[in-house]
Amino acid sequence: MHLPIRAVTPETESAEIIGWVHEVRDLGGLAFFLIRDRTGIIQVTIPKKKVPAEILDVARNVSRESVVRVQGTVKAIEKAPGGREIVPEELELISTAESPLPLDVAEKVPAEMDTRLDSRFLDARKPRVRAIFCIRSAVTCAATAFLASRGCINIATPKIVAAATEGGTELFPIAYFEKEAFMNQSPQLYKQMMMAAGFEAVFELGPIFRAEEHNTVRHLNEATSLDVEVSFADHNDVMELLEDLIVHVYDYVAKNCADALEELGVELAVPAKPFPRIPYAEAIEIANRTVEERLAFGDDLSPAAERALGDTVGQHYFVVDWPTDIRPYYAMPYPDRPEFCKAFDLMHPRMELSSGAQRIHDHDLLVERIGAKGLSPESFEFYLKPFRYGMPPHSGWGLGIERLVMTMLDLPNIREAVLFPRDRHRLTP
RNA sequence: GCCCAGGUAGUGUAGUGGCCUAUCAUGACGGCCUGUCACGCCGUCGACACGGAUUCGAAUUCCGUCCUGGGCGCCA
Repeated sequence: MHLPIRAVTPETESAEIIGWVHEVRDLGGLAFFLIRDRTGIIQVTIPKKKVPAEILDVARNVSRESVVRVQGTVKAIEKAPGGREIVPEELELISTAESPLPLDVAEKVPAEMDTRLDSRFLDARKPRVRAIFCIRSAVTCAATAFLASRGCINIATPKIVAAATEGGTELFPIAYFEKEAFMNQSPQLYKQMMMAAGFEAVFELGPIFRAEEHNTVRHLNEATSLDVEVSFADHNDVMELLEDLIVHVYDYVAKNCADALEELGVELAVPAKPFPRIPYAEAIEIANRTVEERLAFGDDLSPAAERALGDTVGQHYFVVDWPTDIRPYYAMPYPDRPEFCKAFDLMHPRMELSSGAQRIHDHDLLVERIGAKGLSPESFEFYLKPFRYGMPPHSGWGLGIERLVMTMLDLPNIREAVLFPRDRHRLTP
């Protein structure tokens, strides 16, 4: 049985390892192979005059990034990486890598994002890249475990839908037998329907699809959303749940991903609760102090405004009390000032991470709001029906996982946080 | 979609009309080397996105096409 490379210590007597050939250095009578698996790198030293001819034969023909199995004696060598090396008794070439490689896994020479994504499987062999996805895994595991611990039921809703969820955003049309269908832009309507189902608290981690032709470092056409909906909760309750979740996830990653964080050179600061709540009107004012292109009341926050606010606040914060007109039809207006609604955005200093709201649970008000947005209530009948049979008050939010990982690790491009990004121009691999 | 910047060996780059059958690094191949750790040294190999135009002469200027990056817009 082979050992993970990390498990081979200077005290190990003999070991079998399997991994990729990271680098070869041939000094003539002595050759060094660096072998890498997901746990680390170990040096295999071949004193050419002392090892069997079969090993030399194999060693001569091994290319970088081939998969090899090495069985040998472990020697404590202070100069070797990890303080130990293996002198092989057996060397087996398991799978050959063609040469030249499409990119340099050892990162002596950098590669552009486009080149990297074309050969993502190779790119992901880089310890730095793998570290991002180990952390992303920890983020989603910690977040879903946290929500389960708070009594949320993990649901799965359709990604193929008959009609536009909410109007507005562009959808990807697909052929569904003889009907037209769409890829779902959000589980919004379905998670709300589960409030009518009496589930009381639900979450879903899944893909969302948006056909917008954006071309930026913070947008994807297929993204991952963590959606939450809670009955008998108002917007303040779910904001608290959201900030608890963010703090928990940061704390979990800080405690459980030390190696990956070190690999990325990230010193993770766990944000402090409570996050500031900044009313929309105040946010506009703060942004207008520094942003050249003045925002008017009723404008959405521009990227420049988000950065200006982020610089001012310097940590995670909520923008609350949005004008009802620029939020979706299902956001609950304040009864005493209906031009504002109980909607919020969770912001990282760099960008928006999440948006949410208390939802309208009154059927007639909802129909009115759908109409006011220029949409036809008839096409939302499957969604409106539950509101006629006992819909509890409820609130929720959707959190972009890629943006969470991107901001947590200070990644320059959201594509770094997705294995196989779908953007305006990329559909493969 | 708009604006800006780009496309040169497998990868990352230099190169603003002739000195470029193109620089450097990495890589691959061959040679020397028994402690490298971005090993070193010598040699070899490998590229101007595509089409058109201007010019005695184009990697370099112009036009078109395709592709890429970034900003903006769009994004409940």
